Amino acid sequence: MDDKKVRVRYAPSPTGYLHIGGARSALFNYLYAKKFGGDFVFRIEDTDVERNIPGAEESQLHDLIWLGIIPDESTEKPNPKYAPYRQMEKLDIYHKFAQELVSKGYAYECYCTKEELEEMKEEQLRNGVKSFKYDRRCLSLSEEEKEKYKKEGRIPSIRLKMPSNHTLKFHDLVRGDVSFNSDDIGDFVIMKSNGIPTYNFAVVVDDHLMEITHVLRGEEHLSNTPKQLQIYEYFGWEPPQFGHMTIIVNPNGKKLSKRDLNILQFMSQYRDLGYVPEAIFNFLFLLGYTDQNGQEIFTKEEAIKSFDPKRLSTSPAMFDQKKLLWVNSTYIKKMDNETYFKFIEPFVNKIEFLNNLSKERKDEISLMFKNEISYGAQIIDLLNDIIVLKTDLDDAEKEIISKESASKVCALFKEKLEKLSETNEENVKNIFNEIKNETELKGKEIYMPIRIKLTGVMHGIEMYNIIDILGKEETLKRL
RNA sequence: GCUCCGUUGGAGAAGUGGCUUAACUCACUGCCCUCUCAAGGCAGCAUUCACGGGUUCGAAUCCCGUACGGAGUACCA
Repeated sequence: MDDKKVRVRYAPSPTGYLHIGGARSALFNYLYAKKFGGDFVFRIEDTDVERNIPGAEESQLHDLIWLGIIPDESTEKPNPKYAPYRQMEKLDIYHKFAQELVSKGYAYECYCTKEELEEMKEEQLRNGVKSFKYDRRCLSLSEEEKEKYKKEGRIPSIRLKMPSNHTLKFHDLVRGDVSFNSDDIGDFVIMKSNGIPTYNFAVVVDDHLMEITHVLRGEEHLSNTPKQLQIYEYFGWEPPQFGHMTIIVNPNGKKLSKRDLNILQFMSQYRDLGYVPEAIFNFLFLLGYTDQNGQEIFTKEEAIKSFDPKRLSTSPAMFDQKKLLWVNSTYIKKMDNETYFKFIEPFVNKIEFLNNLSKERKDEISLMFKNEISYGAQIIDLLNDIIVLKTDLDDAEKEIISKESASKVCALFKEKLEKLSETNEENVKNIFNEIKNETELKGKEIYMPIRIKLTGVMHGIEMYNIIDILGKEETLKRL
């Protein structure tokens, strides 16, 4: 077993786009594979045909690749030995295995209708039982009864027959020994009446056939594990090693829900806002994992090197958007200028005011904001704060420009600026120094009125940069 | 309800019986720099590890209870 090549997987259902939870789960599996020289497989669990949405599979895969989590095998890069990589393409295989369990007496046909099941559930509820367990009424159906049901048009599902008082235990990669009793688990459906396997059955078959050795998944799957273990046992297959990571919670301590609009969930949203894939990779890594030495900024290689599944947290991690912002901004600051220009270009291009400028000029302006922004799209707001003059001043702002010294400063500045041939950093700084000497006013009394005249706000980037962006003509107009 | 998992500061956490007067990072606060914002630099921020018992010379660390939080409890994945 030890010499078996490590194979891990990320197996989303194509019911939505790649979101934080999925990406993190993929990330840790990827790290595991790379840490131990194994392969990372991308496979699709599309058995819930009602909820599948077109395009989800592709975007899941491509967002993953964007993040740098690159599968060794995938729906687009299948290894013939393990294909197909979509569950709906291997229905016959599940069918065959399910029949095998039936013939061995480990599973049985269930002819109950949805309504009957519903009724059963309600009755159990009335009797104070809140966790529904199938009452096994179809367990020992005679052939005649089955025929009768079939004539009624009923199509059976297949349920796994759970043994009684059987301990299902496993060693969890992150939580240690965990055990369940089979009595607490009802006979669950493995093949739906529409001929499609349920998740718990399909994963087992897939993981076995694909020779998956380790499964790192969310805590929400912890209670699925004994069910799957029982299937492995019936088949006589060796189960992979499981590891259950904590869920990610929102600031209210609740599981991050896809409907939680307060938090951006999808990778595509982050991409659109100008988050750096390496930064998200890094941030995701921090979500429930701490490095031995407390390191927090990692390249992919460093993350692989640091990764140790035993150090995965056992208590839920809150999704901290401020920390993401911080991580992202450190990645932006770290970029060399060429990389930064390429990164920021699409956002700068959205600003009409700059449309006619040369690439070099746009780069120059972009650079003024490199230390200022936490994500790409932020530059749009910051630039607009300068370009679009705010006219509805608040009291504090009004007070500053209404001072006698203010109008004096503005007039003086205007006069000096007009004479300037070039409004570069040095020249503009000189003007300010001259005004300082001539008027003996404090820096604040000089800069603030001009700042407010030029932008309408009391904060922002360096004055000479503002003037540089606006240009001499526009600057004079605003004074 | 039942099953399973968890509980160290606002957040992520380090910590695996004495070196912990609890590391580090984000956030926050203050100071420096500075016209301002940001960046950067410096400093502050848990006398205490949910609570109650126990084991021990010694416990955040081991054991037992209680409380609280979470996940699951589907012919969803």
